[in-house]
Amino acid sequence: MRYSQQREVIFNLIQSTKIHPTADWIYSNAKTQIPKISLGTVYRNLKQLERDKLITTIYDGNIARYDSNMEKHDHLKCNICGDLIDIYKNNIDVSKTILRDFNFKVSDIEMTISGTCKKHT
Amino acid sequence: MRYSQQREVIFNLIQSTKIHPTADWIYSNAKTQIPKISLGTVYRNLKQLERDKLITTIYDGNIARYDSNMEKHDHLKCNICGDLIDIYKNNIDVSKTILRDFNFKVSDIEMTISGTCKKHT
DNA sequence: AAATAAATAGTAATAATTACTATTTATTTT
DNA sequence: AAAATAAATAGTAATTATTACTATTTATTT
Repeated sequence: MRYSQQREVIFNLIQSTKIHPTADWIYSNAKTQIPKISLGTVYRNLKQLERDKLITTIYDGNIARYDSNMEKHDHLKCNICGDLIDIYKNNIDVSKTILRDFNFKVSDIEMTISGTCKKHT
Repeated sequence: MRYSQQREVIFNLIQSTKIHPTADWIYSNAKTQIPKISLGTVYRNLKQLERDKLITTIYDGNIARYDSNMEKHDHLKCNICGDLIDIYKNNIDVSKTILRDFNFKVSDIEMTISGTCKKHT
């Protein structure tokens, strides 16, 4: 992957914030540094950075957000402000500790477990 | 909510399958019964059925799927075929039991916990 | 049977994302 | 350092999922 200023700006922006930004947020913020940057460039680089395991994509409902925190972690999503808060867990007894540790009132836990199903063994 | 044949067909289709269909799948299958049904009608009814707690929306990556199973449950997503398999759990020791109970090799667990964050207390 | 309001079909609009192409630019080779 | 090469870009068009709009149809009430 050849160096490009655009990709550096994009990656730095993602690293600079905890908000798990959308492509659009990244685009408009990148424009302050590179006014002629195009949205296609943002998307292309996001995919590339993901392929190279420098960022991951978080699907928040049906919208993609990006995260440069590659440590295995999950998120608390606030129903009111929409914030995604990072959490680290092991094999937890989820709901209990969340309130204690984050003062976050859990209303729903959604879990997607990926892997390989029995049809492919 | 006034009765309509379209909504009944849509709801029946969702109930008839385990594949957690997309709006598009519902649309093309509904057309075999009501050739003139429009995609807008499908989307409008999906929202309405969700509002009335008759179905729920599952976001599979960035695409919406619909489920008429209103019991609280999660899903195993196969990386190979994309199947979403229903699972019921309590406060589990997840990864361990999945292999035993479903012969499903877990590669990743993603969890989204929703609720209200401390900013709103 | 007539009135009425909700639901529809069909079409246009929007939002997020991807594809395409001529031009630019980082890196390699000379 | 200049020329060659291929990756990356800007800008635009295309695609996909979804929502909005409107005149017409239809379930339900009167």
